[in-house]
Amino acid sequence: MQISSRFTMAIHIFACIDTFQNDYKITSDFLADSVNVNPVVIRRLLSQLKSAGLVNITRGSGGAAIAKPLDEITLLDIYNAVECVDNGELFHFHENPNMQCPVGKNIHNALDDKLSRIQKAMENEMQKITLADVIRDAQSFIKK
Amino acid sequence: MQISSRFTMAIHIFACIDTFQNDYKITSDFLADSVNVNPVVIRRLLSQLKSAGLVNITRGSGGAAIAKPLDEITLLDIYNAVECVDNGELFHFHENPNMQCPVGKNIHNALDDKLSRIQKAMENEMQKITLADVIRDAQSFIKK
DNA sequence: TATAGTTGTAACATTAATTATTACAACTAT
DNA sequence: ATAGTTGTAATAATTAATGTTACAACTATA
Repeated sequence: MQISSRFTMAIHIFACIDTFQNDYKITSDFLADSVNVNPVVIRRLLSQLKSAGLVNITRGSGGAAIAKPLDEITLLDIYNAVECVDNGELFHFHENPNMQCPVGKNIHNALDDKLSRIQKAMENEMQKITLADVIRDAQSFIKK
Repeated sequence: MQISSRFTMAIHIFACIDTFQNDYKITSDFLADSVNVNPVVIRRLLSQLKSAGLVNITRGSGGAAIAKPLDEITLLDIYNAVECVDNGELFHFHENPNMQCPVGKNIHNALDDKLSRIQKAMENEMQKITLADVIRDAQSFIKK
């Protein structure tokens, strides 16, 4: 199974806020129209991003704003904020291996450190990419 | 969402075959008992591993065997064989961004290379770990 | 060559996760 | 006050993953 589309939607939201903040009021309806999903989906994402300190939202008046400079928000920050994987674990372990079997009993121990290395490699690469990189490239595609 | 448990189940299967091949006939029922899933799930996994050239199976008589030396099978080989992610893409993109919106129209272009870098980092780490590593550690836990 | 045991696979059932939707109270600026 | 908006609960719909049953095809061996 793939990593939830919430991750790419969240990045999309940031790109929209940055692009349109001077010309439009950034409401959940406005963002929903660009991402093409229900506004409630956007509000839930924004609420997670707000908890992580990545955006500011003022209730009532309408208007989401990015809380930090673009080059201080990494893709890992966003990934963590929107909780794409259960419990922070990228790999789903089969639940009840047979504890009577020596392999079943020890497979978890034998694998955990290796799966964790793999996950770390991925997260490490995510940390190297910031919103500044993404939005710079998006703008250059938009100009074309 | 997490990466399918098929991945860890497949590794479990290899560890079982290697551990018990001299003392037991390795049938799907035998493996199902250790992993604690339905034998058909095991057969489906074995069939994918066979297509990838990682195991040999003889129909009728019962008996799965590992097709290559353990240090020539990487976790990436197994991951690819059991098709944990749709279409080889780790990240799920939201389907229909609004093409009327400049951001919606270009977000895919702006993100693709970055997502692909992240995925590559993960796959690269998977490639560094072989079944020999896993099974060595499993055996050492079993001895304790 | 019959038999017992096994694999391969289709068809279907079940469960779980994700995403979408409706509804409405709480809030804010004007 | 009012119009517009966010926050969130409740629920529905959809999709994906996993589990199960059933049986034909196959193989080794008696």
